[in-house]
Amino acid sequence: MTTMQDVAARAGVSAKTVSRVFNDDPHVTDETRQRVTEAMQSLKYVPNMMARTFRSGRASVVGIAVPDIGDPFFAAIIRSVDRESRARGMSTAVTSLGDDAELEKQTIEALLRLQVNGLIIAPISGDQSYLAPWLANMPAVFIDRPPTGITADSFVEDDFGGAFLATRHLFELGHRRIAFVGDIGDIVTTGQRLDGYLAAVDELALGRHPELVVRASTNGASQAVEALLDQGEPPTAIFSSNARTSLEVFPALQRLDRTDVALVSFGDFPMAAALEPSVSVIDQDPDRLGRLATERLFARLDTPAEQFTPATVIPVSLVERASSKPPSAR
Amino acid sequence: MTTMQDVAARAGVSAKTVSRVFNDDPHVTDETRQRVTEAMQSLKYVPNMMARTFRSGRASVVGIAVPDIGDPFFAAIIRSVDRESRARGMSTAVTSLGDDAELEKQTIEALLRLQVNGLIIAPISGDQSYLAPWLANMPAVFIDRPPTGITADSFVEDDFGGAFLATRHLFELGHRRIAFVGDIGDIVTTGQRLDGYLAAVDELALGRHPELVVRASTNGASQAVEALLDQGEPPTAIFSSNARTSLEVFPALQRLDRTDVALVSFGDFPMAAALEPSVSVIDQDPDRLGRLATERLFARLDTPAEQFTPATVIPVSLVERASSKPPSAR
DNA sequence: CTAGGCCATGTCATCGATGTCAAGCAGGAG
DNA sequence: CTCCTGCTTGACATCGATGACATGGCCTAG
Repeated sequence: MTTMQDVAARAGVSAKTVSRVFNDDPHVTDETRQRVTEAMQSLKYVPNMMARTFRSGRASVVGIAVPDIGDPFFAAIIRSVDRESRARGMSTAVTSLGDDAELEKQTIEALLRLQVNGLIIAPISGDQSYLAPWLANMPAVFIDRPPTGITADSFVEDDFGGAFLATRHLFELGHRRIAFVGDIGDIVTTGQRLDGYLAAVDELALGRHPELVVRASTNGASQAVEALLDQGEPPTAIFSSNARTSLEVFPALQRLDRTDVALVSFGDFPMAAALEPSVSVIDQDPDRLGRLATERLFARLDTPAEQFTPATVIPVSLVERASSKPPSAR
Repeated sequence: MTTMQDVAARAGVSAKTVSRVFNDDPHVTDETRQRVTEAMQSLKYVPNMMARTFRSGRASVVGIAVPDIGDPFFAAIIRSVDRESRARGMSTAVTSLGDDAELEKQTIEALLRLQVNGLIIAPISGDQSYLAPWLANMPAVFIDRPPTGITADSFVEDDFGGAFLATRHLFELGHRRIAFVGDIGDIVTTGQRLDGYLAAVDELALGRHPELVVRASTNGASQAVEALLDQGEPPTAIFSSNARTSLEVFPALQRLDRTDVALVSFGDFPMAAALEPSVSVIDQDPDRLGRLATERLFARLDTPAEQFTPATVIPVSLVERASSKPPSAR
C-alpha cells in the first residue's frame, strides 16, 4: 500500500504537494507536478479513499437494502433509485437481505459501516429498532413496508386495497372459491394483503375457508398449488400475493394443465403479458416508488430538520389481462 | 455526530476507556462500564465505522459491479455471489454500471471508495486500465467478459461456442435465413456471439447477409424485429444474443403474430419455459459462474501471491424447447 | 533600492478509533 | 514498612489525506 508519504519521499517533496498534484491544484510548478506524477506512476499510487472519505465524513453513496434483488419488483425499484441518485451525482450500493430475519441487522450494519450517506430499505424483520442510533447521523427511507420500532419516512403500496381489489375483481367474474397464495417471508406485506383478501371475502360473504389460504416458501409454491387443486372442492381462482410466488404459480398451473383456473398476481412481472393466458396483475408502480423514496431521501439530506408526511401510501391499479376470466365448466 | 470524545466527556473518563467498553475489554470496572454505557445511550452514540475501517484498512465487503441488476443473468450471478460471500462472513455491495461506458470508471471508483475487500466485475467499457493501480491492494475477478488493458482473473461463458451451437441448431432444423439480434452495449460479449454466429453461417455456407444482423438498443428490439420481418426475404429464425433482448423479441413476435418464427435466446430467463411456445435457450449457468468467481476472489484474498489459471471459459449448453422448430410454411 | 504581494511549497493539526506504553493505585508478600 | 504485582485508566501516537496557516523566494511598482 503506497501512501502519499511514499510518493512524496520518492519525488523529494512533501506529502502536501503530492496531495496538491493529485487534486489538480494550480499552485504547483509544471516541473514539480511532473516529478510527482512520475513518482505516483512508478509506485502505483492509489489514494486511500477510506482516508479521504473518513476526513470528509461521507462516501457519496446511497445504500439500498431489499429482500431479494431477483424479485422483479425490487429490481425495478433499484433501477429507479439508481437512476435518480445518479442524476444527483451519487452512486448506489445494493445489498440483499435474504429471507432470514435474523440476518437483517447484521447485513444492514455491514452496509452502514461503509458510511453511506443515506439508506433506502425494504426490511424483512419485524423490528428495526437497531437502526435508531444510526438515524441520528443518516436519513433512512422505508419502502414496501413501514418501519417497526422506530420512526422514519416510508412509502408503501396499498397492500390491503390492492388485495381487496383483486379479490373483488375475481368475485365479479363469478368466482366463489378464491384461493390466496402467500409466501413465508415478507411478514408485514403479505399479512396486509391477506387482510385485504379476507376483508373482501367477508364483505362478499364468501365465507373464510382456511384450506384456501396457503403460505409457501419460495420454492414450495408449486406443491402448494397442487395441493390446492387437489381438494374436494378446489378453488376456481387464485390470488397470488406477490410476483415471486406468481413466477411459480403460473408454471405450476401450466404443468397441471389447469390454466383454466383464473389468476391475479399482486405485482407485475416480466412476460406477464406474453404468457398464455396473459396474467392479470395488481400494478405497484415500482418506478414511482423508487423515485419518491429517492426524492425524499435527498430532501432529508438537504434539510434534515424539515417536517414531511412520514408515511405515504401509493395507490395500486388492476391491470386486467386474459387470466381474469369466469370460472370454467371443469 | 457523537464521538467517543463526547461520550468520554459525559462519562468523565478518557476516550480510550470508552473504546474499551465498546469493545468488551475485560479490564474495566463494572462501575465505569456502566457509567460509560449510560453515556453512550443518552448521547445515542454510534461508532464511526469509517474511522474504524480506516484504521484497520478494510470493510469486510465484496463489491459487485454489473451492467444491469435487472438482467436475469446478472441477477442470478449476484444471488450466487451473495450466497457464497455470506457463507464466508462477508457482505456484498452491488452497483449497476448502466450502459454508458463513460460512466463505468466513475461508478467503479465510487464503489472502490468504500474500500471493499475485493471486486467482482462484469465491465461494459473496452478499457479497464484505470483499475491497474487499485489491483495492487485488492483482488478483482472479471465475469462475463475478460478485462482489457489489465491482467486479472476472469470467468467467461463460451460466447463464441454458444452462438455457434445455437446457429447450427437452427440450421439443422432446416433454417437457412437466420437473423442475429444484438444490443448496443456489451461490446465484447455481443461481439463474440456475433463472431460465433458468423462462423457458423460461414461454415454452413449460408452466406453473410448484413440485413439479417441487427443491433438494437434496449428498448428498440421490438422495432428491430419488425424491420427484420418486414424484409423481402425475411428470416425464418432469430438468434437473440442475450436475455435482455429476448425479453423484447418474444413479445414483439407475439404482437406481430409471428411466433411461427423460430427463436433461440442466449441466456435463460424466467418464464422462458412457460411461454407459448416455450423458448429454447443457451444456458449460461450463472450460479456456477458466480460461485467460481467468488471462490477465486477469496482464494486471492487468502493467498495473494498464488498463481491461478487467469482465464476460465465456462461451457454453455443448449436447452431445447418448443421455439426450436423447423421453418413454417408461411 | 525597497516594501508589498504573489506564488510554490512546507509544517502542523485534524478527522475518530485504537494500539502502545506508562502512570497510579491497591493489596499481598517478605 | 517496603517492594512487587496486577489491575484500571489515561496520554500519546498512529492510520492517510487535507485544510489552515506559515515561510521563503522572486517580481514589480513606487
